[in-house]
Amino acid sequence: MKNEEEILAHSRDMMISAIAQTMVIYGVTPSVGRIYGVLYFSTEPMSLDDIKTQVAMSKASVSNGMRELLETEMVIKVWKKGDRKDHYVAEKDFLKNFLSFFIKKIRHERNLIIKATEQAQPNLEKIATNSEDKQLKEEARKDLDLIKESYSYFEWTMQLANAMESGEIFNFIPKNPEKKEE
Amino acid sequence: MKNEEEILAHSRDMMISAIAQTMVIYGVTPSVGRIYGVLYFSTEPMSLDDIKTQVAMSKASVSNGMRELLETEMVIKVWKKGDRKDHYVAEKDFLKNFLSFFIKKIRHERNLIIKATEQAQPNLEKIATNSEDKQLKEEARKDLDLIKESYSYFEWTMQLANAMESGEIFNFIPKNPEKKEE
DNA sequence: TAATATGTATAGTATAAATTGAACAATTTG
DNA sequence: CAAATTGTTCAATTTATACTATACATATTA
Repeated sequence: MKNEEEILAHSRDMMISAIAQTMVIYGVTPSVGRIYGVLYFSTEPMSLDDIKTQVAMSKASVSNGMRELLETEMVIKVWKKGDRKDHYVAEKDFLKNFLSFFIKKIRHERNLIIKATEQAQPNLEKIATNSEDKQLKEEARKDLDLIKESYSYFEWTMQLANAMESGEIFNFIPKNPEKKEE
Repeated sequence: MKNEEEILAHSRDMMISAIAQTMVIYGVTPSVGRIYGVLYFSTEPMSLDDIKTQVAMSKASVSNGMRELLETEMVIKVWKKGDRKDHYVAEKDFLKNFLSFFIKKIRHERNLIIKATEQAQPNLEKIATNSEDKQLKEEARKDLDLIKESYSYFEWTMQLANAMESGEIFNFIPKNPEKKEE
């Protein structure tokens, strides 16, 4: 039978592993997810070396992983006076993390398609209106229809992203059904 | 100066590439994304061999990619009478694809955490209430607080997923601002 | 039932990604 | 200013993933 300390450590490890796995959904490696998980359960800001020993990875890997987490704002850097080392704390608000991730992806998706259509659409328009080849004309017209349909999709997702960014979404789905302030 | 046929092909390739890139966001390889892109712009159902030549990949790769697309319901299989080959058509409704992908991921995320907390929570509760070690007791209590906070997050995301599944979300963000039936 | 066609599974190869150790730059301390 | 500390970059390695060619199973036709 394990002692309490071991049980606590084991329980926390399970949670950290689960968090690491969920973060894979959001496009980071399990290792980076573990870094976040460790920080998530830490009551104190941690240094690179602290984390390095906890996750048993090289300093280089932790450094790279940390940059990734900083870029996505899942982790922030803090100063601890009297210590030369950088320290890091996890952004523990899952909802905040989720929303900012989501918004970023949605906008990225849209940009990719918009950039392509900006190039393609004028050419298709030209063929669809001016071509003397019936066949080509028809094909171009169909492609244009698809592009136009996709615009209405992006309109929708952008509205969702905007509602998420502004917080308007919480009018539709309230943040905390019963208790608590923001 | 290119002729119209080349311009059309080039325009479509650009769109297909863009679609393939966006699908990377949703966790498939660019190759699989290209398969979908090709199907997306095809007016006719296509066979494995049709696609194979269009995307210049091995039959095995197309077959694997197709399974992936079928599993996520981004592509459906159709029968074409008089032809032994299977044929495939793309689900062209981006919004539908997006929503079903999203719902799946959100539920998956929740399941991962719930499964871990089901194991961890009882142990933590025990320590948090019964332990004689003040230090451990406090740590367990803090971990439990984090877990409880995460539940409110999942409550929120599940509500969002449910609203997406039921279509209720369209009361908040209408599908087509001006025109068209479903 | 033999011959052909179609799609899938398997195993090997090629490609890409993650991880590390060591060198480096920047900063701080004595 | 030398020595030490910290974090990052880079090349090399390991590991994982995607892809292909081949063999296989299944179904279809004659």
